[in-house]
Amino acid sequence: MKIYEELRARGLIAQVTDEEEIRELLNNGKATFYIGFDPTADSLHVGHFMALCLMKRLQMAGNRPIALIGGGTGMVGDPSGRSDMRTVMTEETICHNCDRFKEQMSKFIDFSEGKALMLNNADWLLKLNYIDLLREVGSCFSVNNMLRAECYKQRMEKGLSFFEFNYMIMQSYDFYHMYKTVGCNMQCGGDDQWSNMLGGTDLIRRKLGKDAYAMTITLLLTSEGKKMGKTQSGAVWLDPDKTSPYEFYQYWRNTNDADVLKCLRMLTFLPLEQIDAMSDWKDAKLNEAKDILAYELTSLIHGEEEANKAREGSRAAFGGSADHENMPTTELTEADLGEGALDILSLLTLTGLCPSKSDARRNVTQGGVTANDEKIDDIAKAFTAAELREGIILRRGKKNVNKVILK
RNA sequence: GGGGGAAUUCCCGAGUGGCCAAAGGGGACAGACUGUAAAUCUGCUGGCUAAUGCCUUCGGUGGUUCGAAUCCACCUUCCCCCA
Repeated sequence: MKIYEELRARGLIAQVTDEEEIRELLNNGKATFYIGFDPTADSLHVGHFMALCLMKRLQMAGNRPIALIGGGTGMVGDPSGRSDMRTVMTEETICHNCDRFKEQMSKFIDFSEGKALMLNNADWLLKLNYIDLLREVGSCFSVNNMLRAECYKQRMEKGLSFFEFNYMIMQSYDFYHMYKTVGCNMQCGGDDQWSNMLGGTDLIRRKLGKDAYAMTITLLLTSEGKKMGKTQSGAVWLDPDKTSPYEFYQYWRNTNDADVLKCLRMLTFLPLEQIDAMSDWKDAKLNEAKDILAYELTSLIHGEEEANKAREGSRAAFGGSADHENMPTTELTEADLGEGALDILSLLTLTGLCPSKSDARRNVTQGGVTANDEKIDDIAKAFTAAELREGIILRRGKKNVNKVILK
C-alpha cells in the first residue's frame, strides 16, 4: 500500500486541495512539505504528536519534511478556534520554547543530511517592513474572504483584534517564502488550520502563478468531541519531566472503548492488518487493545525501556500481584518525619496524591484512601518510622498510587 | 471621537450593604456498579483545623461604612450602539 492510501486507510486525511496531484507527489516522494509548530509552551504535547507522526510517515515514504517553528508567528498567536485572545508571550519565552521544540523533534525526525529541515519563521518574519509587506502581499488578500474564513467565525462573535487577524497573512507568507527559498510545495497541518493554509496556496498562485498544495489531518477528538490529549490538569506533554512516562501510559490505557481503534490507526505505526484484527475485540478483551495502544505510544515517545517500566508499574498498581519496582515512588527523609510518625494527611500531600490537606481529608472521609490495601477512614491515622521504612503503598481512588518509603 | 454595558471561586452563571467561602449547572474528584471503559446513582468541590473557628478570594488601586462581591473615585481589559 502506498503512503497516500495508507494515510487514507488510517483515517488521517481530512481535506486536500487536489487529491490527484497530492497522491502523485506523496507516493513518489516528491513533496517538500512543512508543518508549523507555534511555541506556546516549553514542550510539545499530544496534539503535536499527530503532526510529528505524519512527518515521520511521509519522511519514510521519501518526502522531505520541514518543521517550521513559529518564532515569528508566535509573537502574534493564532486565533483559530479560540474564543478569546491568547496572552502575548515575551520574546525570551518564545526563544526558550523554540529551543525545547527543536530538541524534542530531533529525537523523532531524522534531520541528518538534509533529509528534513528545521526552520524558524522569526528569521524572515521579524525582518519584514510593514509598508513593504502591504505592497508585496497585502493586495493579494481579500478582507471579505478572510472574514468568511471558518477560523475567524468564533471570534467574530466575541471580537477579534487586528493584531490577531494578521496571523493568516503571516502564515501564508511563510508558505510563500519557503516555496521560493527551499522549494516547499506542500503544507500539512491540523484541520483547524485549513483556512490559514489555503491563504498560503492562494498567495503562491497569485504572486507566482504556481500551484502549491495543502492537506489537513483529522483532528483527534474523543468520542465525546473533546480534543484528545487534554486532561483536567492540562495537556499531556511529551516531556518526561512534565508528564511522566507512567502518566503518559496511563492516559492512553484509559482511552474510551470507542476511541481505541481510531487511536491505534492514527497514532501508532502498527500494520493496519494487525489493527483490523482487533476490531472484533469486545468488552474486557478491549482492554488488551488499550494496553497495546499505551505501550506503543509510550515506546515511541519515551523509548522501549521506559515503556516497559510504565507497563510494569501499571500492572503492579492495577493487576494486584507483580513487583512494585516501577510504581511511582516518593522517598522520604528523616526531615519529613515530624514526631517520629507521619499522619495520613501529610503523607497524601507529600506524595502529591492530594493537592492539599483539605482535599486529603475529604478523600479519607469519603473512603477513597487505602494504605497497603487497607482502607483508611480515620484522618488521624499515623504511621511510625518503622512502618515507613518498610514502604507503604498508598492509593487515592482507584487510579492514583504511590509508594512511600523512608530512606 | 461620542454614548451605553460588563469583569464573580476550574468553566458557565446567580448574587446588588451584614444571614456570602458566595445559589444553580457543567467539569473534576471520591463511593457504589464495572473491564484501570462508558452510562447511571450518591457524595463532594478555596486554605488551615479533631472540632468550634480562623485566614485568603468576587479585574486592579484607593475611599465611604461598625461592616463591601455588593456603594463611590480612578485605572485596566472586553462587549454593544452611533461616527
